[in-house]
Amino acid sequence: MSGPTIHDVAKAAQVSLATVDRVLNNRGGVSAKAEARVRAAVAQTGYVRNLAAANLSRRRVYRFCFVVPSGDTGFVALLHAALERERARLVEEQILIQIVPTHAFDVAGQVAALRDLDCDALAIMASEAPEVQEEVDRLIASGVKVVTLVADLPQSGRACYIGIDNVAAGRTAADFMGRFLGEAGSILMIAGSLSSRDHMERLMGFRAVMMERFSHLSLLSAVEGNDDADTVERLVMAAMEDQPLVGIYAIGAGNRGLVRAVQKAGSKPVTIVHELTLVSRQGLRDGAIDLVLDQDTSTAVTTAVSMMRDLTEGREIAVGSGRIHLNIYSRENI
Amino acid sequence: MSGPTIHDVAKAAQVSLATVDRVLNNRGGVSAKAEARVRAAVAQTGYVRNLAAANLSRRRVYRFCFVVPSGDTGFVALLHAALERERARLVEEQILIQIVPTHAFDVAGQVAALRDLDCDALAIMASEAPEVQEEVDRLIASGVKVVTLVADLPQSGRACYIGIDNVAAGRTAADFMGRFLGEAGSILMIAGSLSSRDHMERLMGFRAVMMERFSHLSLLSAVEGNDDADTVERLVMAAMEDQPLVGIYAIGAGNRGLVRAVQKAGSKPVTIVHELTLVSRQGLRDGAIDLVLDQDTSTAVTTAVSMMRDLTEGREIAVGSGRIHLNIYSRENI
DNA sequence: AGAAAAATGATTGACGTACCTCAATTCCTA
DNA sequence: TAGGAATTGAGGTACGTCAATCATTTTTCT
Repeated sequence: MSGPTIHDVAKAAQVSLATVDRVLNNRGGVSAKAEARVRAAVAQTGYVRNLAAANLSRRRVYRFCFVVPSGDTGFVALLHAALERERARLVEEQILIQIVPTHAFDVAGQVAALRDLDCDALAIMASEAPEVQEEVDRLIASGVKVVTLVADLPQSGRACYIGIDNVAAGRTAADFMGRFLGEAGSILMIAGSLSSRDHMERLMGFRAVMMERFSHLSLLSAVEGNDDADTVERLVMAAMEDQPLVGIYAIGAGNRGLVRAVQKAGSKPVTIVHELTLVSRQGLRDGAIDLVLDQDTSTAVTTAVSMMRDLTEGREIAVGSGRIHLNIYSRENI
Repeated sequence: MSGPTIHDVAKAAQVSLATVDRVLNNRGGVSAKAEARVRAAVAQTGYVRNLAAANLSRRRVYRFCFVVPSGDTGFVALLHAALERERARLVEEQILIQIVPTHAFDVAGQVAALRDLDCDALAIMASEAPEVQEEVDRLIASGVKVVTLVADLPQSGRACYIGIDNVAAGRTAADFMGRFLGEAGSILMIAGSLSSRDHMERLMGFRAVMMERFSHLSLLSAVEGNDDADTVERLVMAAMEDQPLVGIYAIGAGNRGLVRAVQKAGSKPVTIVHELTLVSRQGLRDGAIDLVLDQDTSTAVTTAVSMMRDLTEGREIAVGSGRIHLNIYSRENI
């Protein structure tokens, strides 16, 4: 009923269990000839290690840690919800998930959170500050496997980045913006912060496609909304006073303010925002928002967990396998 | 290091291991009092069963079967590739995946494939024929858990459908089509088969939104391409001879023919197709195709497996949890 | 040939759970 | 209060693998 076991392999290779074990767990002290026979027997019998039994035997418990910004609204709230769901699901598979909330721009706090961490692997969403990257590299040096989540730390030695391709996201936004807009006009770009890599990358991609293919549209210089609804609202209102807007690309958070501003506007600009939250979902329904580009938090979390497992298990991970699909929502497919 | 075990629970409840076992696996013969103490101890210690150990002990092997159409091009090829990948990955978790290829419209063959099936759970993509549904119900009655994949069998007792919302897909296609098109004109809709539910649902959704919101565009009556490239090419050419086309919505397979036809056309219609394959990917790059609506085969397969596991494990599955996200690809986010 | 080194076999005890048997204890009812 | 039934305890074996130890055999080198 069940598949072949090491006993079957030993029998097929005509060696003892001990030798099979030595080969399979490369403990050394096996002649080339014997090793070859074992490997042949493995291939012949189709033996595959029973992971459950192996983990049980070596009493392995995966201890994974997520260091992510806290917050009870918007994207981070969704992320936390997804984390909690995964945590509950994974307990009975002997995967313990520890969630360490930090504050979004508090570098010192993030470093402190990393300082005394005890786990096999870490998924981190934090500032791209040298101090943080240093601390990450220290963890890596001490044997912790690290992946970055949503926000990359490219200067660090992280094994992989899990999140969307932000340049492609920006390019996609521009593509749709351009196609939706027939006539010429001005487009406003609002980033959360101009010093955050992901926002800059989105901006870059957006600008590039706009210039390549939709040169009849003019881009206003990008403004900084600080992921804050009131600031965003103020900025949008101000821009609309200066000139009519045909499009708005909102790169960061604070969409509540954006929706308010758009609803007060005379003519509705084509509005593209990031992250499907309660607010942006409602915006799509109302028609205040035309398109939402989203990275699904559940997918991000499960991908992270599976990556962390592969890494601690010593498996190779394919390049680019951390890429998360960019979800595109219009009013018809929420 | 590891979590609490049944031993800890027994100690906490001040009962024997046997009693804990009786409660946990409800074997009966336990007094209400004792049971309450055990349950309290479980809650108090935070005990969670070690699934790996449990499965090892009861030498459980999940045997999952996929009955899906064969084919070495397009969507089904991708599906098979995804299946193979999953199969390889899941062996060491004691999940055996059997893949039973059938022919797309061969109802008798599909029924035969279902006839002598020996597995714990089944994922099926087949014709919505009464004979098939009957056979499915027979399997369900005999204890096999069944989910439908990509194509639903709503009349059967399947536990859940795994795939996209086809009506929403059609509506989304129309939404983008309408937004991309400024001026009036004719739109051609090509289905694979007008008697296949998923295609009809897409058509329905497309039509509905077109009529609701883009009444300046006129819909030609839908034609049947039989998922065949040559047929599709011929149909598109013929339609373009009758009148200029501003848009094409291709619902089924055979996109190779569509691309050929579009490339020969004088003015390029806005073209939206389904499923990201080699052909449609290249079409996006070339500009022959404007948008691809896709259901990711990997996601479908992994979702199916996780559903099947939950079902055989006797876990509740949330309604609508089989819904797969509709991926939208433009040239910028392939 | 003899000693050292290398390779191999045999065996054992975990890991946490399931499932079974047999004996001992408690409970209820006539 | 005896008798039977229900409940509980104690203990064992198994699952497949890992990680040891120790004894034995084979090979290698001088």
